[in-house]
Amino acid sequence: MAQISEKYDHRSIEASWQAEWENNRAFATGKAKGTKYYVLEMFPYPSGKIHMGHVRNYSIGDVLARFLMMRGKDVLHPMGWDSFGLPAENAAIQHGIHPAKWTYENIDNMRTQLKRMGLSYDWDREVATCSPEYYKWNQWLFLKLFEKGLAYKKRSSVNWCPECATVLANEQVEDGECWRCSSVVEIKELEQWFFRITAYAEELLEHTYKLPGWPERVLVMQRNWIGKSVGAEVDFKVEGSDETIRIFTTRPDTLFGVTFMSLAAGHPMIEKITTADRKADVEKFSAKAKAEAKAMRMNPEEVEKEGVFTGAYCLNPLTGDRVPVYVANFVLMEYGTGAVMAVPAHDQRDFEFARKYSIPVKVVINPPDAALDPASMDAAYVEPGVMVNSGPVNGMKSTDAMEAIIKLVDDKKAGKKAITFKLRDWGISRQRYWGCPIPVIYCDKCGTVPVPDENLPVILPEDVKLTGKGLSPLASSESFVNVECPKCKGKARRETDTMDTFVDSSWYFLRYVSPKETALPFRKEEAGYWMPVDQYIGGIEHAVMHLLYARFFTKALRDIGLHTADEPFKNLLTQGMVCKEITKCPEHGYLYPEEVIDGKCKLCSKPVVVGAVEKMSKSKKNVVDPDRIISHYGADTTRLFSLFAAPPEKDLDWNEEGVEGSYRFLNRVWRLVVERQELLNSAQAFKAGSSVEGAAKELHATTHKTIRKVTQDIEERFHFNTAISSVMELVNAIYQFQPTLNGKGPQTIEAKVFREAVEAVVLLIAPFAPHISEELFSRLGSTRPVYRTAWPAWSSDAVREDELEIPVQVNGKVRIRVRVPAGAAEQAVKDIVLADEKIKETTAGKTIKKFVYVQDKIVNMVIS
RNA sequence: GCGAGAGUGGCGGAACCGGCAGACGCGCCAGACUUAGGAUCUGGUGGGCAACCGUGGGGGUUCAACUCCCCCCUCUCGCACCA
Repeated sequence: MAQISEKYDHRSIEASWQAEWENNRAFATGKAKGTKYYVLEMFPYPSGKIHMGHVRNYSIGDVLARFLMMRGKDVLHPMGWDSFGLPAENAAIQHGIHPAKWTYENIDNMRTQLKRMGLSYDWDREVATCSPEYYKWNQWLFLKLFEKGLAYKKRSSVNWCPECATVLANEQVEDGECWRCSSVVEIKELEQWFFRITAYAEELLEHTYKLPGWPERVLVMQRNWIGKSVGAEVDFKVEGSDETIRIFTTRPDTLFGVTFMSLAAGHPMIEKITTADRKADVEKFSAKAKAEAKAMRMNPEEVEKEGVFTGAYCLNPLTGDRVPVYVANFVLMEYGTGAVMAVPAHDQRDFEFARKYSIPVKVVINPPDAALDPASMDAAYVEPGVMVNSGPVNGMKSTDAMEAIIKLVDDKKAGKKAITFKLRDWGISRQRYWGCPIPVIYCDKCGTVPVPDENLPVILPEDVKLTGKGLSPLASSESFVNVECPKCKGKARRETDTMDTFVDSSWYFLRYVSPKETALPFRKEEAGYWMPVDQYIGGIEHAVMHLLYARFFTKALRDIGLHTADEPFKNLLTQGMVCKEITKCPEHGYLYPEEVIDGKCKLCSKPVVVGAVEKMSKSKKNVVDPDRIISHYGADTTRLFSLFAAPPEKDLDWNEEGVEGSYRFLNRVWRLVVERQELLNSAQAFKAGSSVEGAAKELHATTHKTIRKVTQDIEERFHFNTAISSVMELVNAIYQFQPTLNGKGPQTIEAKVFREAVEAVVLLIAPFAPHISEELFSRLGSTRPVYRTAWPAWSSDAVREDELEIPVQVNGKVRIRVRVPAGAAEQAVKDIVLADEKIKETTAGKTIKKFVYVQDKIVNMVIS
């Protein structure tokens, strides 16, 4: 009897191939001659451990990278660390570990984890944004933006916790309260740095229409965020004063219908124009509106629209009508000009407000076939129509009146066409330690002075005590703050704020093209070669901020002349979340998967309640630790399952039985090789054109069809789940074929076809399960590693079928199947079909009204 | 409210341009091998005794609809007093 064959030992196999890849710098960039392809996955924050989201993200990227390498592309596939950020600082405060130590230890640990996953990165290009070699260029780029007027300083507010005496990041504010001590958060005004992203609003918007490789929903989110509105700015003179109120409107066609004016609480004009008798009421209302602003934001429908009269009037520039000025709680200071011309007849909010305060309603647009009566209207008419009560534009279509009225106000120098964006400039100052210092010096004589290039980087001092109190931690380091002015050599102070970490991640994909460059952030010719990133892969949570900032940086750096790409990412894949069902013990609350044994709580043996499938999160304990899965099943199984369980862009429901299934599959593949290794090693290669019959012919065809399907699924659709399932089918077919091999020698056609099929399986699984692929390939006798082997090609001869089975429907229901020659003519098929006994029976005594034949596909007969 | 996406067996998911619904995997059932099986192999597995019925519901187009058109329901995500 055959000896017991060697077991699939993922541990030793994976360790040895990882060592081999590392020692040979297997995935170093620039070895291939093919066209370039830049595969990039969003780099992680080094929190300490990878999670399943990372596993999924990087598995997807690795399939692509390995596949393209085997197809001969010149692939750039780098990895790095988004390593500045708040958690490092929190660790320092809570556990007394220096952020740098904490961060670098985490990086070391996570790098080890990623290597254990067998990912094909060019580790020579690794970057960490917290390293001076990286952030030097962050500072350099900041200064370039400053030179160009794209970085500037202005007063702006921060969240301040009075209890902790510290600045809070937006994510540290929960419902207006401090995340740690629940004090009510206050707003503090500080001088802060901004990037003028609004200068690129138009281009950022326009190019969303030129990114066909991005998911539509991401583009829509970005368009919403940019929020372009086209309309007009119009100045209304304040009656009996030199002041004017400027409004923005998207409906200049309704200008003749203005019956009041609404100002945002906090509008600077309020103080100037409010009459003495109204002062008390206005102040009271403004205070209330400001306090309620937050609630307003959360659920606008539930807060009633209210306002208060200021006692002042302004004048409609076209009609001269007196228009009462109100302060209203639904007008936002941050949008437009903070002042709105109110046209109750044609705006629903204004309509409700007018009814509430008995303000007149003046109709200026009628529907095409009716006339509106202000007294009986119960809602605003917001559709286009025909102009009335509008002097010179009466009778015009309202859509045409837009331009006409803009011209009227323009002629009177009272307004002009205007475009407004919701997008605000990007505030990048952070009152934090663990970030990139802003390279600026303040001198009493010389003002704001950039740190000269030769003094970069401004090194983050190590001797800062982190207390979690006060404003910017760097301010406490005297050696850091006190500096000589680069211009006048007098005493000066350094900027003590650091940059938003989104700055770091806005150009890291450019640093990867020349990560060791010391004279520039990256070399222009290398950026020219590699950019744009051909495929970017990451989570949907970065749909707006990171992806918009990266687009902005790309454009700004292009205009500075550092490279020539318009957009950073040609194709974007947003992977779905990794989810798992929640398990809860009636006594012990949420349970980790390991704490559930046979459906019972590990602690008290009570039956566990299984809840909904939700995104993995620590707070609900429905998390699976990649380390545990990798140790138990191996990296190949872990990767395979995360790719097989769902297509990449959909949410993935993690379940351990499914992981077992993937493990079983790899074991089946393993046995395929080791159980017949002798035969496989001695079998000769299948020669194209050999004559092959019967079962061997079928397996040969299946092999080539599988190669075709896997190739197309990866390349055209990223449907890795169906690619894997078709390899499983091939494996099943090989198992079915194996009995045919009994008593067959290595020179038989059966052995050759068998070897061809097994070899195809081994190569086709390489992008998904690279370690076992390498191991089996070498056991098949190859001296060349898989990563240097060409992706298998399918033969059109093998795939061609000369006879096929097609279904025959009668009145739309499948009755029989017939074998017909490929490409057969209708009459020939009809003869075959009508000769069939069952068909004869079914059609007996009926007339065939129609005989539909779709070549090589189907027959449908209509009978009655 | 507006915009985008989705709804298919017990479960995850297939079905590309309108052409055999349920590939593949999990789970389940049966058998084989076994001291044993939670290993492995083989077979079966949408519902129904059947004719037939089945892709969220209702209509329609078509020889033929998960797929196209109209109406409706549900869910997920994004936006939301943006003037």
